[in-house]
Amino acid sequence: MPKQTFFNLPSKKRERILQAGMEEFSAYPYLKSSTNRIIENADISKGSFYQYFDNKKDLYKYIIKKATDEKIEFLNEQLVDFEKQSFFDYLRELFIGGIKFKKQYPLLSKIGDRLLTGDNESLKKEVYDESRPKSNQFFLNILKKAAVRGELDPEIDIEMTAYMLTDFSISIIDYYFKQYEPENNDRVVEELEQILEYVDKMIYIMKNGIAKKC
Amino acid sequence: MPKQTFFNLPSKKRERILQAGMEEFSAYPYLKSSTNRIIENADISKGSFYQYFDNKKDLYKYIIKKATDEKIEFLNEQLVDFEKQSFFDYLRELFIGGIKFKKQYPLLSKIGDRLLTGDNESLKKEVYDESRPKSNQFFLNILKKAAVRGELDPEIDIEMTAYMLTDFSISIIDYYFKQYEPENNDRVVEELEQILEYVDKMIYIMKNGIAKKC
Amino acid sequence: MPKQTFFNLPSKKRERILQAGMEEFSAYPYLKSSTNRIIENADISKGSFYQYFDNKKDLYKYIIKKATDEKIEFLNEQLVDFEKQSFFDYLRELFIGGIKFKKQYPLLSKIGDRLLTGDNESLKKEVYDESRPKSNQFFLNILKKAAVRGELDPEIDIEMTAYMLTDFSISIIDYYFKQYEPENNDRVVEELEQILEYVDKMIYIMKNGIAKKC
Amino acid sequence: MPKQTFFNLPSKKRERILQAGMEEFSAYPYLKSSTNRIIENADISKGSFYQYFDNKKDLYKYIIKKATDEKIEFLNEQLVDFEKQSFFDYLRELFIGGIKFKKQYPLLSKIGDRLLTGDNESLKKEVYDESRPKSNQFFLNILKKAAVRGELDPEIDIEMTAYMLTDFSISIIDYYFKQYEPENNDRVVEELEQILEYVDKMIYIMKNGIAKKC
DNA sequence: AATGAATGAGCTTTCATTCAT
DNA sequence: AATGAATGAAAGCTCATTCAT
Repeated sequence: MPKQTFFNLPSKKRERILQAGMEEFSAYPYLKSSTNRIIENADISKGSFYQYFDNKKDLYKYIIKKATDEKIEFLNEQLVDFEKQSFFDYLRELFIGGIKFKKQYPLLSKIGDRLLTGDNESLKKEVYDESRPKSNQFFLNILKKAAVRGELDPEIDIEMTAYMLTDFSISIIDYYFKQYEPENNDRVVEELEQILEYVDKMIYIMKNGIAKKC
Repeated sequence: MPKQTFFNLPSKKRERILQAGMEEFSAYPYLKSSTNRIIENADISKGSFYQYFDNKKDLYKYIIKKATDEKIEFLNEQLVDFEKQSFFDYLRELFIGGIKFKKQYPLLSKIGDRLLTGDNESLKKEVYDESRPKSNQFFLNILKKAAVRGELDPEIDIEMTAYMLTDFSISIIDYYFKQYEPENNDRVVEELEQILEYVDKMIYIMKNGIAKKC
Repeated sequence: MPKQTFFNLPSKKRERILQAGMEEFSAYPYLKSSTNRIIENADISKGSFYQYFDNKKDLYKYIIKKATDEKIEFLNEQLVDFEKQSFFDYLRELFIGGIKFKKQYPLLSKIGDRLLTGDNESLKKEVYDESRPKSNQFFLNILKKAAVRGELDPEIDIEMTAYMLTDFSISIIDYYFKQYEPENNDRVVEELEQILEYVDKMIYIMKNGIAKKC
Repeated sequence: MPKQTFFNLPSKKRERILQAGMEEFSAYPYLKSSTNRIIENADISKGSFYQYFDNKKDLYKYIIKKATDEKIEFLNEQLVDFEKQSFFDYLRELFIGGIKFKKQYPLLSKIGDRLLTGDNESLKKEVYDESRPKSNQFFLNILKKAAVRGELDPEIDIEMTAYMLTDFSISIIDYYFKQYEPENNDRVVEELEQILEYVDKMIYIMKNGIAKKC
């Protein structure tokens, strides 16, 4: 966690530093990210940086945390209450929300992706093991509720499904951007339609599997 | 690709170098891996290294390629011909083979994992985009064949399913090792049983989805 | 010397600062000691520190001085008047007192030891040359008195002897702690006996030298 | 220990580096010594330094070792065989040798002094605990031989005496330089005479103690 | 009197790569 | 083909002290 000194800073400066950090961590993998560049872009002195943060990792973890919180907040705003709709409708909204978030906050998303697919294993453990379980737990929760409501096949292993969904929720969004937005896509009109169509295909698979129904 | 000089080397020396490389790349993330350590462990001179390889990445990519090939070969040995069984039985064997491979070649697997979860995006693109499509293509192929055989729900998007399966085939193996082998597991007897049970749960989900059947 | 502001401080705060300083200087060599840690432990602000002291050295020298004074006071309390006993008995008590002081005030002793064996030569000169002469002068004084009383061999060079005794009085105490108290010694009973025996051996050598008597 | 690369260097360059190191370590306490200055004065690149040595300490320890060896060699050249003279004559020569060495190799001496009176405790332990026992053992050896020859008072504790002599041999040389050579002394003529006179006073005390003979 | 943010030169060490031999 | 010394930019981080408030 940043030191108190950081939070005492005028918010403008604080934002400048966070911005510089976010740019750095989204542009470079953690191991190649440079405090030097960060302080340069934030226009603060080396000494100051270490007055605010214990070290590079301190800032990094803080930004990761902010990104996560931001995403959760974003999703919460988008999502209709779980109780008020079917499990698969909720899942649908969740994926749509994920895609929208990545569209709206590409920087934050990039940092998050770097982490989730991050190469620094020990660091990943440190940060990610705090966040993967969170995501996992989230899916576990709604799966359990859905099971109670009788929406799920009683045969399936719920824990395993939660794990699958966690991975899924990342890779499926990746796939969307690879498939449908390889270049900067300016056709805003068809966009939502496209997302919906895509997500629905996905949900269909989750729901029914891929085997032929007899 | 390594230079011709590398392939002219006596095979013993060549193996020594590859072994040193594999140990390094499985022990450290690419960005932290050190050519110094590699040449030290391989007992060659610095100059020689650059006479065999363009640079660190050259060796890295070569080792990744070898690991991939090794895995494919391993799977081919294990797998019954696709034509001789149902798609889902084949998939089942594939996952079992994946788990067995990771058990048998932990070093190679570790390198592969590092790559797939690798933080160096540009490198990842360079290497992985050569290998992901391979894996993707593989699933696409068998999915198409399965579709022709009428084993798949005609509603599903086959491309998307191939993508999902690719991701799946990695994360699902991870989950196995997290869930069932947190510590060194000495109970060899029940092992195969365990793998089978696990894989079957997984296949069930892929096949039928998670929604309640009516 | 600390500034007047320091002496104007409520004694509680003053003590807190001195305590923090003593802990720091006994825990770290001067060059590694940190004003940051000191102000943190003393719970004062950075600015305040420099309102009380010119710089780190200022506090350091002041603490050294206090330690020295404390030791002198301690010894004075322990020592029977020089006039009332023989020189060698006095010396004996002095050494015993030295051992006891180190036992009782390990913190202060440690600072003193760091100084005497201190690596920062210019600092040492600055501080120690104020205190070594003091110690030296002390021995010179009693040696002179002893000479007058006819207790000393008239052949010896009294200045040199004073110098020797100064060094001696430190190293001999070190040796005691190395030899007799390598670990935490709980045998309190035999302790005094042990000290006495040890000191007596030492005094014997000072008195008679090491050559065989004819 | 320096790496092989260092010993492969042309002796001229090797000497340049050692010289730069010696100058640095004699001019600054270890903690304040700077590899930057060393490489600058040695006119080598930063990278090269770390090709030759593991780190700063590596060079430091090597120089200390060289200084010690040099001193031992110097003394061996000066000293008449212990068997061929009395213990006290031998001691006399030893002290004279010590003074001469310091005169001839002031740089090496300074480094040695810094160490023996060195402030970096852990470093001191590492280096000094290899060398103090050496010196201690040396005195212990000759004391034991002298005891066998009947030159010593059987009352004295030989171990303690060895410890005392070790300290002594340092502080007594210090005293000489403080007392007799406060400034650069050019009067070479009287010099030897002076040393002899000084050492003899010292030996007298060691031999006979300071108490009045009855 | 008290504060604490700001400073920036300095530190040691790492590294992949080059190139003369 | 083989060598291994040389490179130097860049890294993360520490620190005592200053000074505006």
